[in-house]
Amino acid sequence: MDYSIGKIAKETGSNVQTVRYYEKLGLMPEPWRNQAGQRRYGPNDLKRLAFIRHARSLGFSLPQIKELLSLADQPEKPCATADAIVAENLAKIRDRIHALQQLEQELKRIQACDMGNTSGSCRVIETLANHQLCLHDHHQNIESKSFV
Amino acid sequence: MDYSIGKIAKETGSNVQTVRYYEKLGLMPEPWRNQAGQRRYGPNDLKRLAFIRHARSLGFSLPQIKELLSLADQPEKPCATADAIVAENLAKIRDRIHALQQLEQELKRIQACDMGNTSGSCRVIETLANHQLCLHDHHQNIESKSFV
DNA sequence: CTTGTCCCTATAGCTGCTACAGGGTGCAAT
DNA sequence: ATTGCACCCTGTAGCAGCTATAGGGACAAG
Repeated sequence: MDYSIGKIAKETGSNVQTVRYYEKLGLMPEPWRNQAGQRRYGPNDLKRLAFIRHARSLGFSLPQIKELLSLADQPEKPCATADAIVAENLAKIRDRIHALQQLEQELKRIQACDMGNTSGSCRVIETLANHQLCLHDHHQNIESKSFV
Repeated sequence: MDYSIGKIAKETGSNVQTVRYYEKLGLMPEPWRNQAGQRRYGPNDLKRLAFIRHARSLGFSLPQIKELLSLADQPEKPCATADAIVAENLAKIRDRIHALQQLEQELKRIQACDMGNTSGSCRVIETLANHQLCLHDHHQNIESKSFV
């Protein structure tokens, strides 16, 4: 009726180190240990881990997930925060899609410029070098964080 | 007729540490120094940095940019590699757009489920918890690397 | 002569893991 | 009994691509 760390990891498609990492960050509780000091988990821990992985796959950050979990732990609290977190991520995803679509256009254009077969005559590098030719202002997005 | 590190950084919208970082990685050359040991750059360095930043803004990785730069440095070489790098990034961007569009649907669905005003009755958290309800298989994308 | 702005090196931090070193544990087969 | 193998433990370092900080030097304007 209990799980080893390898078991819940496998069940949820995580890996063992990741589960320990979540524990260190306080996303997963410290589980009880068997007499040999090995972690043992119950069904709730499995659910919690599945929640985390699912939220991660939807692009939520670990701090956001921590907040969602603490809301879930206290069902009497208002959930405006959860709404806000979802909305924030949705907005971020939409921005990201938009930026990527612009990049797609830009790369297509660069690809279309290719004419020569040595890099001296190759338009790709030249086009990449020439910033003036840009159709879009994709420059503020360089340092944007990973979001799927 | 020469630039300080702060100057080329400003001109290209980079910051000073980033330029030094590129130098350490071999993307930027080691420039000459004035008598006080400060870096001095010429117009070619400025162009090179602009190229790097532009390519970064288009989502190219630093190793890819290094390759593109070495092609640009040797104009007699065939440019198939440059084509391949562009194509690779274009494919990556298209994948990414597709994945993000699926996530957008998923989050919209979650948002639409919101009914209650305490987190106990809030569908958002529940929907997030319930993986069975997923419309898409967005699970292999969790650990995908940042690409704008 | 102080204040401010730039520059220098070296190092640590960010996110979200992943991998490795160096060891212990548990169970089945020989 | 012992050998082998898969699993578990802690702690630390690495990935990308920066960014920030500490602790100092250089130089010009007021």
